[in-house]
Amino acid sequence: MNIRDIAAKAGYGVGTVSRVINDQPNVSEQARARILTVMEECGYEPNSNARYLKMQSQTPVAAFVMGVGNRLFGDILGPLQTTLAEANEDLVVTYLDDDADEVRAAIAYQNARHPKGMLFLGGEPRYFAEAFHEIEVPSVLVTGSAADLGFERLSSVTIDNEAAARCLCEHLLEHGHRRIGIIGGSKTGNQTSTLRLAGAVAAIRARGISFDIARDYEPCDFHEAGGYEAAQRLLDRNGDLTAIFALGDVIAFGALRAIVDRGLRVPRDISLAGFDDTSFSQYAVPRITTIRQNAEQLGRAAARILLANMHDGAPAAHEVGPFELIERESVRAL
Amino acid sequence: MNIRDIAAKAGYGVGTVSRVINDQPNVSEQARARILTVMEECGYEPNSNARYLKMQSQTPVAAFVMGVGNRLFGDILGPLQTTLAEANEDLVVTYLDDDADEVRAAIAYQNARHPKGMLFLGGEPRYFAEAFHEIEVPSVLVTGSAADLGFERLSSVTIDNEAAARCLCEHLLEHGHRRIGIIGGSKTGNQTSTLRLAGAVAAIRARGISFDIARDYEPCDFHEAGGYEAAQRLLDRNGDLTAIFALGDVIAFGALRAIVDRGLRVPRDISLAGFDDTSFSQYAVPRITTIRQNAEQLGRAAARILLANMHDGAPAAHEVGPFELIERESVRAL
DNA sequence: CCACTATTTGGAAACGATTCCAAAATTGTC
DNA sequence: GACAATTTTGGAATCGTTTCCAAATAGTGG
Repeated sequence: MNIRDIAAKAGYGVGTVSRVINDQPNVSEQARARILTVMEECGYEPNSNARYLKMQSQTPVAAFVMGVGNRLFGDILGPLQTTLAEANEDLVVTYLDDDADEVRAAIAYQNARHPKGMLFLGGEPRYFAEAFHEIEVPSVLVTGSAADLGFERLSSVTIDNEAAARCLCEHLLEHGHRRIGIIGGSKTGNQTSTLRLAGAVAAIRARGISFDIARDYEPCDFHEAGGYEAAQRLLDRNGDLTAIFALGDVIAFGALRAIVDRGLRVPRDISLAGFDDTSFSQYAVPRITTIRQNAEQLGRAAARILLANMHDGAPAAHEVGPFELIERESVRAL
Repeated sequence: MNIRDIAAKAGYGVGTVSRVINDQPNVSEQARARILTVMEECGYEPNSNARYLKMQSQTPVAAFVMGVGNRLFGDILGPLQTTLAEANEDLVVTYLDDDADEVRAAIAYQNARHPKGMLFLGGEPRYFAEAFHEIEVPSVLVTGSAADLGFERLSSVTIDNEAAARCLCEHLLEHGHRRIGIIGGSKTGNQTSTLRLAGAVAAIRARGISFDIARDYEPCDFHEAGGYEAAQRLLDRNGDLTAIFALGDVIAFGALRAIVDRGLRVPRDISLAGFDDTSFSQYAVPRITTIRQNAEQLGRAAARILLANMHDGAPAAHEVGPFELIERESVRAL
């Protein structure tokens, strides 16, 4: 069942049918109606391979999501996909571990199919920096800043992680905390976490309080186990901490468990804060103070920027969305 | 840069180049080496649209994941993708809400691209039952049973949810619980949850204990908020429950919060059990007793079955994997 | 060295769409 | 009613592969 069959059945030429399929002008109402009817009757779907072949290869927009565990990405993807769909653009999502080799392979694979655009959610920009050189289509880094990466076709959508972390730390400081520990951000370094750490440290030092990275900070991977172990190590080193700031809710969740396992209570013995406002922080016992990113806004902004890049040839843009401090029960005033 | 350019540059015909690309026999070592060199030099990648068009359209295997929040699926997808990759099959994943319309649209979209095979993770089989009629490629339902659905090309990989729920309930009963409440399974019914519910109820009634669905069971959506509300309603109705069995860890997590909000403690005042052994249950305070599915085994089995269906034309298979009761702190003996 | 088979090669046809240009039909004007 | 301008239509050429068949080449045994 191809376009020629439809044309024959409808009593028109393939050109006319093609024009109907693509909503192009110069087709009589009569022809359009008749052809649509026949297409409907036959359950005809244009062959996308033939189509993309002729149209100089245009597979849909490809999205890469690094870190399946992070629920924030699910919340971003929904509105993103919706916005894209409104512009009739399809989205193919690939979920990956944030591992250099895996990321490279996945990008190479999708790149070979010449998508119209690409989206990167999470993940360490360094891992795919070299892959970017091979990408010739507009791309958006979501949840990471690309402004200083210097790739011409790479836009970005993110919040000001540094400011958000500063804001959260100031909240801790205002509640009287002076000995604050920080956990999160992989040992190999990670852009987002690095920014959050910088913001937090800046806020603390701005009050004239000393913060010794080697002593008061503990890196860890982005999952519960990482947070658990990091909190253990940090508390082993520092018996006098009154608050721990985890650079992600998932990490905070692991840390919470570690704190409890030491026989301490949150927030009575120690205060705890996270980042991202996932369901973890909302439902944990106690509920965890955190920073909320507007996932819907981020998702829509990413789609909007990508569409502008793709259709109108707009230059790369770098959008910085708002954040919000969510005060819950896990932080107490001293 | 197309196959003809390569052929010309290498001094061979397009047929020979095509044979090299597809690792086919009847090519001299000399020709193969020369052509590979030229391809390498030019950074040539065969156009996949042209390729799939000619090969009667064969896009990669398509996977649909219903329920982004469920971390179990992430754990299944990893080994699944690995096994597929070993057979040189690529995987395109689509994440969806478990909503009838959305699921239908996504399946239709992927189906039009004629994938080699399809995978369904989670989701309510009823939602895509009608879509199945249009699917002409082998498919595997992961985490759901298709044995009784009667689709010829639909295999399935799952655990015996009924037996697992029975096992967990027996565990509760052995610990002296007699008034057990159950939450989970959407109001509109859901295959997996229905089986779990059936197993649980059977175990309870087998002991001669009455279980009144209308009183002792409360349906809810598969997320924390659902578990929270369901637990509230259930406890409002039944002040005498000594244990709650949530048909999913996520639900258990919400329920835990609800219990605490009523001023009760787990497991002192009430015991709690979940299902799936996600990180929630592992790190929650208290740690939650649950059923573990072997995600790696399920993922690999799904890939193996699909590959057999695709390559060897094997008939649909229905594999039932093992489960394991994980005893933690949330259940106490009365 | 020939006849015959097996291997290697070249290239036309096909896959199913889009795109263009020319032809046909319609509309408008005087 | 004739002619120009415009809209609508048909269909060949094209995109970059694979697949087939025929042709060329290499290999073998007598």
